Amino acid sequence: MKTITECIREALQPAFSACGIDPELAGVVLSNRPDLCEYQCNGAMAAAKRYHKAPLAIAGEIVAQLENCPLFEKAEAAAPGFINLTLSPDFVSAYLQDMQAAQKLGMKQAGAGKKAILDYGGPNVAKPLHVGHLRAAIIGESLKRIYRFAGYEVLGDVHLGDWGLQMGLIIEETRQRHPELPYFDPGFQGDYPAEAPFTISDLEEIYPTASRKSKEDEAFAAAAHDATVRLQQGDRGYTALFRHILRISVNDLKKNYEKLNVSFDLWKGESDAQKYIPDMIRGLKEAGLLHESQGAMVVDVAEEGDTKEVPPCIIQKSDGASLYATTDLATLVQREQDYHPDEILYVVDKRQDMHFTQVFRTAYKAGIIRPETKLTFLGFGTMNGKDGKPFKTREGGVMRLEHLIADIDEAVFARIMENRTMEETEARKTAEIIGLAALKYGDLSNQATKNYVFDVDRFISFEGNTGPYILYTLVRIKSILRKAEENGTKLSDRLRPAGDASEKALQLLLARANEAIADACEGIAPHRICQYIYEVSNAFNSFYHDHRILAEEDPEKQNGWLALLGLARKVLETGIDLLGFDAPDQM
RNA sequence: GCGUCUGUAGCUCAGUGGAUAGAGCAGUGGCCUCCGGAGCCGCGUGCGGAGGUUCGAUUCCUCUCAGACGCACCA
Repeated sequence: MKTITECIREALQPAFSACGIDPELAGVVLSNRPDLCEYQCNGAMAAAKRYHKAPLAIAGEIVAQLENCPLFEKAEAAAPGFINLTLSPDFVSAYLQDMQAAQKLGMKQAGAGKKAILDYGGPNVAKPLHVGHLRAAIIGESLKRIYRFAGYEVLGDVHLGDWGLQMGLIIEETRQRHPELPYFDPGFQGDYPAEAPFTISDLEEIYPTASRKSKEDEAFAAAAHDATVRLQQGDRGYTALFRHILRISVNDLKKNYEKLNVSFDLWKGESDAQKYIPDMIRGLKEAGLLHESQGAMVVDVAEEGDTKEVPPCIIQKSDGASLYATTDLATLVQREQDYHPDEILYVVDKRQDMHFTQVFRTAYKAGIIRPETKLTFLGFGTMNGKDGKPFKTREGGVMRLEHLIADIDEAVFARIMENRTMEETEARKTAEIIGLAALKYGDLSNQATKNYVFDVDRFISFEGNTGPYILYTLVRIKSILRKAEENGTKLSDRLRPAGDASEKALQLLLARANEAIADACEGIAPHRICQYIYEVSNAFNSFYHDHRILAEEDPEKQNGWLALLGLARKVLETGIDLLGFDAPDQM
């Protein structure tokens, strides 16, 4: 369905035409003077220049045309040429009625028929998730939901770091500890054990140990390198061991992502892209794009008009090995071949901007990606501590994600216990739900591209622009609706025209729901949803304060209010779902 | 050195070629016979700096200052 802004604009256009003004100028925006009006049109000022006429006179003529328009309760011209619009309560409530009946709050299906791949994982196998993975997961999960809401078919890909030297390190370290295992017996012909020779906690110890050793011990480093090569050449035993590492890591990762309410449709990794590399390189050669430079094979991607130097994209190192860009390009080959996506969106740390510039340019130049396929890089900023520097543990190390989450849950739990009497086990469960909301909202309410300051105390506060405040509001709405039902009131979905200021303010805000979500989708900006639902929460709390809903004796009024609450609940629930968290029943 | 991004209230963040630049926190003053007071209603201060384009610039352009980040064989 049309957005409310579109409805208003379409009502204005005939008035513009009637005055001999280009109807294209009838754009409408939310008023920035709520004391004067609800929506405003600045078209008369733009028209003044083109038609050599005083802007206020034009505005006056247009306003005169609007006299009998049912959309407006009031339309007036204001100096120097604003057209100030106040909507009629009947129009607003009718719009909301349509919205309530519509699918997805009447949201435009801009992505209908389109397929998008979202790449927002990037964890390494055999290594625990840490806060560096947090933003990709949170932002990516939200975008996935937003895209789906806009009608896209979306595939979320975790894109594991499961190839290269790290695997060689683990394999070599395992070999030195347990040389007797069949994986290391070149003559072994039988089936390898189904059980892995290590657990996830073993792996988490083996990898850093091996990594440290390789830096101190040249012989070990060389052996790890050999192991990597053997694995890449398809050695049977090493491949079997690799499968164990992968399986164990993926199981652990799934568990941890689940705690974050984050999921992926594809569990592909760098290893899956390897088989596409030879053909891809051949293609680059045949296209005449690949050439030797300082011993490496590269593709030039500098373009005219670059303000900075864009170094060539390295496809093969001097020693013939492939690297980051190679794998990412091969992954694109695979994605194009398997899915034919219309869009691929990477949610990755913004420091990798240059890398993706190189990869994207190479992909288009080489025809790996169709020209009409949109490749987008959403580079997100760093999560910093209160000191403004990248977030660390108190000891200065990298914080594991599960520890961060546990800390937040504990803090929320303490707050629940000090405020309310809730049974302890119940409070623990609730604290997990609220904690996740606090974490995600705290992150998502910032512009993704900017660095932000992580402050537990602020994020878990129940006051202000926080996740818990949104949840509190939603829980409050649910509680009233529940009580109404308990009182035997049949919940109505008949909205009524607003009878006063706070009711109208809430209605106007709810009428913008589909538009706000569409904005977030177009701008790849979940923080716009945060801002919107925060405004809805504030508007509801004001409305709540002004109206005694359950005590209202006029059933027509009460029904209208309950219907309004129902819609507010729907909008808030949709909002938090798009952000990737849930609300508890009580808090 | 070159480049990219960022700079908005004491702090954390929104926002816009247009009217009086918004929130929250912190500070402070009110509001509970009433559906959840974890709420509501008040009170103060600000677009890093200098030019330019424009009827109008915090927004666009140039320069400048400050900070973060990036500048081929790591991922």
